[in-house]
Amino acid sequence: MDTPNQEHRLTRKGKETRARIVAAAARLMFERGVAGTSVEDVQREAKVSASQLYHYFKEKRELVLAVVRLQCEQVLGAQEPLLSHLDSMEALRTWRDAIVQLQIERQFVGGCPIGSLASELADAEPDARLELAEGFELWELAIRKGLRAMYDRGEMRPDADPDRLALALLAGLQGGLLLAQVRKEAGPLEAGLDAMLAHIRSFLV
Amino acid sequence: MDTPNQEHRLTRKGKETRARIVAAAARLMFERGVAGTSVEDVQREAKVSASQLYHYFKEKRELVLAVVRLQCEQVLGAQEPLLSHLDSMEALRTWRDAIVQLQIERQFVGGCPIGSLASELADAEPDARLELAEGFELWELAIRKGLRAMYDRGEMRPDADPDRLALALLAGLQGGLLLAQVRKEAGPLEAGLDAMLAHIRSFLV
DNA sequence: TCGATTTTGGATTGTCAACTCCAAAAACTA
DNA sequence: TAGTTTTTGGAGTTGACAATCCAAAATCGA
Repeated sequence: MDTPNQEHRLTRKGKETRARIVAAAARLMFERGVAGTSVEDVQREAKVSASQLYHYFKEKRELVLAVVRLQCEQVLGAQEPLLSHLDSMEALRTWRDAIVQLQIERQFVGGCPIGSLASELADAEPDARLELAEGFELWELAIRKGLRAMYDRGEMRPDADPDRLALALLAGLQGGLLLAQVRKEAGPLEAGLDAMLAHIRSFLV
Repeated sequence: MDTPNQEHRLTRKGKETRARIVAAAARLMFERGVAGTSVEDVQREAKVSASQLYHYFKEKRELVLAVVRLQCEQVLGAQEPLLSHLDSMEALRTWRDAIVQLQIERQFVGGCPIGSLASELADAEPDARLELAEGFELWELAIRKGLRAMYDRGEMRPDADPDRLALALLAGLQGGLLLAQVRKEAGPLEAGLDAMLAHIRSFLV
């Protein structure tokens, strides 16, 4: 997953330390943003020294890239197994409820871990942008798979476009998350998701 | 518009200088984000000295707040007169096209000026969060006004909820803008907006 | 016009953040 | 077990950035 390309061979202990650093960085950057998190903050949180951190990451940008990858994994991972079976209105509804519930528990802090990183990094960090695009792509693909299953089973009208519906649903989700984060209430998230689900429902035979 | 509360009376020249500073800051912060824009950058861009900037703004945070207000004004202002007459499917379609067109011209850089600020500031800056919430509120209200007009004219089914539709449309727009910014293509924005418009259309009598 | 206020220039300060360096300890490998 | 590589500690360097200060010039109000 993490490019185990050139350079360092990592000892078991090394891998652990590296993972601890990325996890700490991800936590802090989710709460305070990338720019709001200093390398020193990460050192404290992960309980490592400066030389350790720079032993595993050439520069902050490289750490950020690792954080992006981790968050993409975690977000998609956390939605399993719901995400891989979005092939009925009931499943979609359950998934929707889980997302809304999670945001309420988090008090709408941080919004979407991927979305926040995307907004902060998309224009400034080309490498991060590509990783984020891939993360969204996987997310979209998972949704698409469920909708396509419904379509292929003949539960949707022939003129329905499951791929486009999946993309629209992801957009409704992201927009809803952002507005909910600003308003500190679930309303916009529910409205965004429910509208998209109703739109999908309108294509059922 | 800008709280002309206590303290400074501003000379005509003073107002101009202040406005120049805010405009310059808004430009830079839209391109590079708030954290990515130093006060010194703003000084250069606005052609003012440090003492001038700190004469008009107690601290960076205060400047940021002024930028938030300006962007809210500008975004809503730029969408007039389309925004104030979203009371037909044709009007909605025209508005949609204008948004998509603008993003293409901008090459998807920056995304939504309000949305980007929101994502960066919502959790860290309570004052900014409130201003941003108000900006989104005004936006939502404008959309709502158009949909309500359609509803009140009896063009929508009685069970339609124009307020919720307006909120959902804004969510679809924001999510579409974010995904388009990451992917550098219009697809997600079009998918998000079109789905919401189709959803609205489904309530027409 | 004159006195008060606002506006401006630009050097300066203090803090903090990214990153480097050297040397020692620990962990692998042959 | 000896040699090599990886891992760790922590002080140090460098630069950037937010914010301050002291005057001088311009503007305004009576």
